[in-house]
Amino acid sequence: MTAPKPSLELLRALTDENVLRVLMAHDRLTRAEIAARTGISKPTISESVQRLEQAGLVVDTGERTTGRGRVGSYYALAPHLGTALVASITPHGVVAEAVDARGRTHGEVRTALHADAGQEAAAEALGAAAARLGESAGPLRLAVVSAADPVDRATGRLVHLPDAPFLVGALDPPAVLAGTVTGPVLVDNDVNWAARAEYEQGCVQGVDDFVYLHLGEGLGCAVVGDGVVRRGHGGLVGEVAHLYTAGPDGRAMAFTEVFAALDLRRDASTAVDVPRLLDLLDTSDARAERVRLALAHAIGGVLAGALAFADPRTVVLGGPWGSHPRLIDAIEEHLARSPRSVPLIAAALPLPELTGARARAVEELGSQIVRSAHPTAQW
Amino acid sequence: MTAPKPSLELLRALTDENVLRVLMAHDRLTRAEIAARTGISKPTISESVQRLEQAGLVVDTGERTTGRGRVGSYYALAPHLGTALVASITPHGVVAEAVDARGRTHGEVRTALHADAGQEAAAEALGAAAARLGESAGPLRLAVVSAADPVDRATGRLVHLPDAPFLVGALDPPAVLAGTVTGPVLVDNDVNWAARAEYEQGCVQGVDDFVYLHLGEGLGCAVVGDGVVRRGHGGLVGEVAHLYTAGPDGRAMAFTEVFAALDLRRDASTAVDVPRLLDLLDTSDARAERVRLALAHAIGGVLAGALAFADPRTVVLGGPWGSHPRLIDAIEEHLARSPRSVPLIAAALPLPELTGARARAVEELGSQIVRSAHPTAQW
DNA sequence: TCCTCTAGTAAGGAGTCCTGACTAAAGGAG
DNA sequence: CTCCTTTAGTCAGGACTCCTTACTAGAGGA
Repeated sequence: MTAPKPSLELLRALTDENVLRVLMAHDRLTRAEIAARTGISKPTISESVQRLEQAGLVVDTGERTTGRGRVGSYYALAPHLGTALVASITPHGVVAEAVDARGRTHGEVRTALHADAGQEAAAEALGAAAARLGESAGPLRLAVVSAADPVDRATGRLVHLPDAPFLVGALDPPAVLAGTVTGPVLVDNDVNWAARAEYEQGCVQGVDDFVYLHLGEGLGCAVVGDGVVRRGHGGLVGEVAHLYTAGPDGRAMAFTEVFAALDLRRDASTAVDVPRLLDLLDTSDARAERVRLALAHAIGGVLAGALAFADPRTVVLGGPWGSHPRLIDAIEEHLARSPRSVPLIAAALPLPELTGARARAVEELGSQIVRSAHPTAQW
Repeated sequence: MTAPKPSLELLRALTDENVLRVLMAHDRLTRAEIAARTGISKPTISESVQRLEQAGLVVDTGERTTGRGRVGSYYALAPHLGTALVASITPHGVVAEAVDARGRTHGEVRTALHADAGQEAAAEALGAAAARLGESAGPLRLAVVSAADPVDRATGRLVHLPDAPFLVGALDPPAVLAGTVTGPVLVDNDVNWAARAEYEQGCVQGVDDFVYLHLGEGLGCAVVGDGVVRRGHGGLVGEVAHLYTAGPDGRAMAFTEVFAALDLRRDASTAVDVPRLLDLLDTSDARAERVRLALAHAIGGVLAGALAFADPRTVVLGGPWGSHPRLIDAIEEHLARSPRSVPLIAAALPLPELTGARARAVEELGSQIVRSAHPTAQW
């Protein structure tokens, strides 16, 4: 609807963006190579490279081509363009790393937390990791944070919903990182980042509409629609704890209560007792079989909700017990008897939430660099 | 990620797009006015207008300015640019009209169908309406069709889901219109178009995330996420018939079966008996009260699903019985006792599906015209 | 020693947009 | 009736961007 205003500045900005983007993908290129890859003429590329070198966004690496013909100079993104902080916060600890616009990791800090360490410990670990990475890897221009709890879309703060386990605790990542990160702090929950990872380099590449159901201590879900993780108004898409489903006795109850009814909750908590559950999944007696059936029925209800509101091409099952083969078998059997069905896949990527968050960080850092070359151009 | 290649052709295309867009919004303007509104200089606009007049996209209307100063010529979009067919197909009949790129309606054809007239009758009515409008309103460059049944996203054909009433019947609008409409035929179900209408000119303007629940003979729903109607992989987002919810006895059952359990289905059909239901909503005895409670509980379950998978800012209730005040009251009471809640609004627009489809048609026609000015430019 | 091949530069041209001055013509003031 | 004001549109010139073509510089191979 809104066509940008034509201007010569726009053209220049577009040329520069082409150059920067191709350098983000290829770490060192001669001007001739840039011209070939972008399809833009050599003289134009030469001007753009000169302009960007002047602006400090691109540098002559000093390396030269070898082989026949005139020696060429390799150019690359300037090294001091800054990095992005990528952090994952789970009940077990904080993992943080810095990535640059090329997607290279520049350091990693792991801080273990013992269970129920409290939010102060998590905040401190995050802040300390950021400080260390900021020193070693250069200025942190933005941060992308994954948290094992629902995240408020507007503020980036963690939210405690009723009857949901609050794994990481009250935490305000933008506030914690305000001092060490100069730019925006993007926070989302781990399941959403994991879904992004599976979409970009996992088991559902090319599938623009899918649902990722995470089954662990908490119950979470991510909805990818038209190739983008959907967050809804408050960022609470995927909070399936209160979805109505079928309980073990056939009565309608909230999904989270199924685990209470099956005696699969940790003491004095609303968190799922994962070791116990895994144990049951591996057992073959009649009681274990009943539990499997009850779980399949309950999860079938959740999937009916997913079908109704997200119409996925595929459902990805992840989390500590979500990808258990016997569980998937049981759910598939249940779905086969349902009026509508959907293919199931087990998630496969290791540390998917970090992978997804990293991809977002690289993307955002790239956009920031492109924008910084032409602050006034908008299109 | 993909920056367009800079070129002078791109600039020219952008100028032309600015001119065309402003003429779509303002039906007649002098070149000076176009320059003022777009912010582009007068000489550049003059060139563009000349180019577009040459191409036949813009015409000198012959009208001249009055008042002080030199007389100016008013230009407008060429009248023969074609129109778009907008059609709504319901069990009661077919309503069709033609709209031009300015959003003006150029004719309307209403064809009543008696209930269960069959798909041949509907197809014939649609085809006949298109033929008539094509003759009277000029060539139909595209069509936007609303149907009161689920629509397959890939093919545009209507889909019959198990246990859902098939109101309009097997119908393949793209095939029916292939002869009379030269361009694409966009088909979607009426609830999705209604949601778009409420978003653009109804009760949820500016709300980027909401859910529209349509309660009539069929049970449907639309999900708007980040300002766009979400359709999912197959176009079946919003098909809530098989969502698990609570039945009158508290047992988990599919939403559609609640109406069977409450004896609120039409004979030999899975369609809701709307007159009977409205009657009960207006009655005050104990039995009616029990039905209201049961409906509120069941719909509460559907809304729990919406909260889990769409996280709407607001829920819009529409359809013949969806916006009944006593029903809304009952649902609100139920939600107040639930762990999570959401504001409810009654839908208000008349013929919302036609309004939404019309908006899409105008948008698409505009894009087609813009593209036709520069077929090779891509950005 | 000469030829070939390649990165980068120069020159010139076409095209786009802009500014500022100019022209044409209508309405109002005196 | 004449002159002034006001406005739409054009003209001329300039700045700038991209492109094509031709050229230069310099390394490796014959």
